[in-house]
Amino acid sequence: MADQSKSLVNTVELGRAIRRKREQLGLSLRDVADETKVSASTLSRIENGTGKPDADNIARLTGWLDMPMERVMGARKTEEGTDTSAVVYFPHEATPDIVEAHLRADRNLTPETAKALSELFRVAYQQFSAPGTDARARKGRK
Amino acid sequence: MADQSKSLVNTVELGRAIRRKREQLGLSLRDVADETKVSASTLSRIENGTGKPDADNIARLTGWLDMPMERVMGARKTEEGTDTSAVVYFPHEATPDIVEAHLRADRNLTPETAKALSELFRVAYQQFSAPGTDARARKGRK
DNA sequence: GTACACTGTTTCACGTATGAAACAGAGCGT
DNA sequence: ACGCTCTGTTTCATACGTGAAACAGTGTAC
Repeated sequence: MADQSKSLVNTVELGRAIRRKREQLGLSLRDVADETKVSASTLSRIENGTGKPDADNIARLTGWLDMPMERVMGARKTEEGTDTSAVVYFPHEATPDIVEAHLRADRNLTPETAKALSELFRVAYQQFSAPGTDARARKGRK
Repeated sequence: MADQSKSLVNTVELGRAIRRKREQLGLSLRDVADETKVSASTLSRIENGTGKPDADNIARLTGWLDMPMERVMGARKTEEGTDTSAVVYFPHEATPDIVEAHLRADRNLTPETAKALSELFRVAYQQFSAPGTDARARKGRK
């Protein structure tokens, strides 16, 4: 194998994880190939850490492993100060309210400008979202 | 453009995100290429959604974007269409990006109106947020 | 013994992502 | 007009990951 220090893909880690799970489940390479749509030959190469799988196969295999991709692809940013403290908003919340919250928290803005921007956005949003066309009426699947 | 519906990599999403950030920072393709170690030609192709970047470049670019890889690589088995995505907000991202993400996820808006609103907001935000500070990203030649 | 059904590995032709370099414009100063 | 520098795009030869198929073992049954 070449110098994978240049590659951001940790093939060895991925390969070991796959082999571990596969053997633990008592499956053959072709079984896993069938299940993941990754050919047995490619699986063999990956398990042995040779070469570098392409993006599709990494997605398929980390999906099969239930493993986060950052585990095998150099996600440089995640240190212990992880950004996993991300805040999650759900789409059904009112967008203008969310925007206002963001603007208020934005250190680049004074409170006055934040308020002004927020109101400007609110007006624009209402105009855009309900012009009478009413072309939506989506089935409200969640 | 080939049949990328079979691919698990959402090149379009990735390309749009890169172009957005790049233009917002006032950088050229070669600037970003220098910074990310992804060549300008490849960068151009990705921004235009042609082809499918390899794993290394996806890692480099999602790293540069501070974007989780799952956003552009379909790890989950989510069936088509249903956008289960809550909008994830990483605190260090720029406010216009967050707003755009919310707008895109807003089911009350068509993609076109979402885009229009987003750009309108972006312009307004830039005008409001940088009256005299002028914290422009300088692009000194090398 | 032979034959069959597995296994993991490797060969092979093919597709395609890549970066360097060439290209085509735009903008600007002289 | 020129020339120069920047921009994004596109050719081009090369490198390499891919799956199908061929290969090499290893049992197991007959």
